[in-house]
Amino acid sequence: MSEKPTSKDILIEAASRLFRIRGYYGVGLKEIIEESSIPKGSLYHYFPNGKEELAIEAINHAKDLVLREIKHVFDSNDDPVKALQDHVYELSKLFGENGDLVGLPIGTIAGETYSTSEPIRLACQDAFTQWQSIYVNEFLDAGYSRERSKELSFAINALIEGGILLSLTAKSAEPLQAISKLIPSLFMNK
Amino acid sequence: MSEKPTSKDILIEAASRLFRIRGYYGVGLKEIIEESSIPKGSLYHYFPNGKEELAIEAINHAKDLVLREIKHVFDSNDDPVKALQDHVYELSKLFGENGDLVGLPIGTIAGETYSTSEPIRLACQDAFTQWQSIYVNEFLDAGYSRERSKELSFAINALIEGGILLSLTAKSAEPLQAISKLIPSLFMNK
DNA sequence: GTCTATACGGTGATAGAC
DNA sequence: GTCTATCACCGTATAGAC
Repeated sequence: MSEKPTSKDILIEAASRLFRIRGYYGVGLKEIIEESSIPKGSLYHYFPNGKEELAIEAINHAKDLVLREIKHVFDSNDDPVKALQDHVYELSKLFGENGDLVGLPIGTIAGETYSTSEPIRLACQDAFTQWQSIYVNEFLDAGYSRERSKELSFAINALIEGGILLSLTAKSAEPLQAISKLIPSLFMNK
Repeated sequence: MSEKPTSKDILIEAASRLFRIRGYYGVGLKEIIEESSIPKGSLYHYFPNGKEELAIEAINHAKDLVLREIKHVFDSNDDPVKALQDHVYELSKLFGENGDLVGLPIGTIAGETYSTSEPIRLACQDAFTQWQSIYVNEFLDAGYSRERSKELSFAINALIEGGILLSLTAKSAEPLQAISKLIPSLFMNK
């Protein structure tokens, strides 16, 4: 660990950041190699299947980042509802006003490619599923029924993806803040 | 009304449909003119600012469609909560399995362009705002406080945009159905 | 006002030198 | 293994014929 990052890692991180901000079709390979100062030939050495393969690794990279973040959120608070509420409030500060540089982790790519690239669609689906499985386990532990926990995991994921999109579009923290305030209502019935 | 559609209308409808499915950067002008059987020169006659201008009109077109749909939903049911629940359940049937041809009305374009085209970002923001203003008025009428109504309008919009994205990505009605079931919980506290 | 032909830069991808 | 040179194609946009 903590070795100096390989060319492959640098490419994945640059691609992940750019895809989040402008989506799959909105970013060219040229920009990715310029940003990472790695020649185009090397990209095809590491990713023989080109842009699609790079995108899948970039999606998995973003998935893992968010996964760690979600786990951390629940670890640092005994009450899962309060933990989620605080998490979304923190997101509102990240995505309001100057949130341009962050972007939707996966949503935009998913919306562009669900009908054109089955491998990318599956990578996005896998990310959503893994995030939600953390939610489900937390809600089960907190005493909600299995059915209710699963429904809640869909709703939380949709609220966060949708809320980030609204905040980015409005360049405002307000949408995510409103969502943060409403989260406890969702959990009224076990 | 009900005249035969002009070339401009045909272009807007084709663009709107394609942009919903693959986003702004995922669709080329070539495909739009092929689909609508209208020559490229005519496109620039009707939309001197090219793709960006066409996209803005396509967004407004999609916005109006959804706006009418939302109004209809509330008109056909006295209970706004039940109306929303039924609406999302109907959406689940539309976007599961064979929902490929429908696509996110505005979310994908918003996610791709919020940082690259200010005119398009504003058009998307306007769409979200207009949809939510319908929600706010309905919730006010139903007795919720102004603050709560506004929060709820953000949450409902995020749940629907996020839920459609999840259903498209999973090629399944399940995410939107789960969200439909949970909607009443959101409205427990006035 | 409608449509054809074309310009020209950028796209993802590849071959092969070092 | 790393990088350069180049490909064929597609992107948006435009000029100008009818």
